[in-house]
Amino acid sequence: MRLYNTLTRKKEEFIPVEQGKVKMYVCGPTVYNFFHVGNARCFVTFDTLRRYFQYRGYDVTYVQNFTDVDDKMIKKANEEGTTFDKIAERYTEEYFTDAHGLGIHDADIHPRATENIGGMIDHISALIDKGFAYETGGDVYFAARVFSGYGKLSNQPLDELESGARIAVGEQKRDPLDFALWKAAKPGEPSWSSPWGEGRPGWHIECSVMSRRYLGETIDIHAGGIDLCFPHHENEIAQSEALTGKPFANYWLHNAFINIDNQKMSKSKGNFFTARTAAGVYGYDAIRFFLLSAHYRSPINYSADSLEQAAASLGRITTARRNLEFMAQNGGEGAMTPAERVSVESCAGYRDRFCQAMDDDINTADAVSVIFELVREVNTVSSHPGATREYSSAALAILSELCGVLGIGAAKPQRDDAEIDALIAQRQQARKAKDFKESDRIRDLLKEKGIVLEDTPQGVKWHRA
RNA sequence: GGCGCCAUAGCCAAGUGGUAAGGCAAGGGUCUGCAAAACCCUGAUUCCCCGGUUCAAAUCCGGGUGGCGCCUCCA
Repeated sequence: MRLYNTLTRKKEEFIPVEQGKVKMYVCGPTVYNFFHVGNARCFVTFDTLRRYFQYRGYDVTYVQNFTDVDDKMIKKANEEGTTFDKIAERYTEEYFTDAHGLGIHDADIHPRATENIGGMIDHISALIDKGFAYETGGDVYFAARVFSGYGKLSNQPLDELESGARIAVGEQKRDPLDFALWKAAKPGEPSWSSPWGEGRPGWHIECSVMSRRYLGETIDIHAGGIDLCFPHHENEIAQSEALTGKPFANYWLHNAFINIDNQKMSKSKGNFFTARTAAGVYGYDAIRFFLLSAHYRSPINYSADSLEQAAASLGRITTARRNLEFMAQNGGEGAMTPAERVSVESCAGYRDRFCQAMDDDINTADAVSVIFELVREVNTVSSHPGATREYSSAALAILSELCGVLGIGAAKPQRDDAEIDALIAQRQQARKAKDFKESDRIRDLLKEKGIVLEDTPQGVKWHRA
């Protein structure tokens, strides 16, 4: 498997630290609001990578944090006249609602920054002892230039980085590139006791500490949005490697942005759509499909048109699965025909091509196209008059397997409904008597209730619109 | 100013040296009582433009044009 590593700026063969195991850390949300579809892209992308690793037999340990204390949290709490921890509690819950809707599996560990303050203090103390950090006026800063690898991830000469750096009012950095590890408490802010007085941790230190605590000093993959590359990830590397002297993460993966009208979507610009809002219009499934329909390192444009296309495309897959489920119940009973056997054998080829696509830096767009080719294959064979249950079951299994890796196209369960069945039976009577006026009346009646009928040689199939 | 990305059919989007995947939309057809679903057919002589390298370029190199991102909280 090859992955594009931001650190080396090329695709590299993935070699885990420990054979058969993958340790990955994904920067999670700051829980001060619903997350937007841009955040969703990161979560869905790396959830898919995780699923694929698992599909290929790796034992994956996946950590994604919640940043539950920082400036934005405090600001939000003040605006709403509540406390930062209440805000965190609320939006952590909302995170899971949206994540589950999007088919994002829970991480093995979801650490919260506030649960790891002690570890951060220890880490910062050690950095001071080693000469990489200094305290001034209750703040502690990391001395960027002291760490020789500073700038290696973002590929920037230090002097160029410095020209963009700035010192906020009240900061006493020795160098503009230095960044805060610990911030002295201001009146009214949440704070913790430390060797440098009351205060709270800087943003970057939490990921360094939580990654090491839950995954070890050198992990396989650290991932996040491309904007985190600098300064967040650069700073994490500095903090971690300055302490341990070992590589912090072997592979750095970054997803590209979602644009609105070809402009970056961001909370600070205000031109964003939350996953919740988008799901209300297009459904979570369509959003996930949309996100996977392009390569994760290409920018994509969010628009009504794109989402509608995604929903329509996805419908082709879900319909195929529904049809196969129906045929697995109502198809011919005998053994597979020779043609069906050939088709099932060819499914292995689709599986291989799917994996080739995914092996090439998680090329989900290509992988999706393989699924569509598989859909055509099984649609063609399973719609033959003599199609068997055995074939449809086998075809459904392979289709579900590949869809499951991407987390897309799960057919909605069809519940038994006596009333619908009765109406369908009534309509069949009318059809038999060639009373098409009556049969169409019943079909329209059901349609109003959101039930769509399809007449097939094997009987009447129905689903909810 | 520094670093980097992108440009493929009406739309979305793979392909990064061997002669243009896939999806959506559109039109035609088969099947059907009619629908629905499905299947078949119809599409880029061509991949932003201009040069170059090569037997061969959407793919590599040089130069343009247009768009975007990071360098500052941000997925």
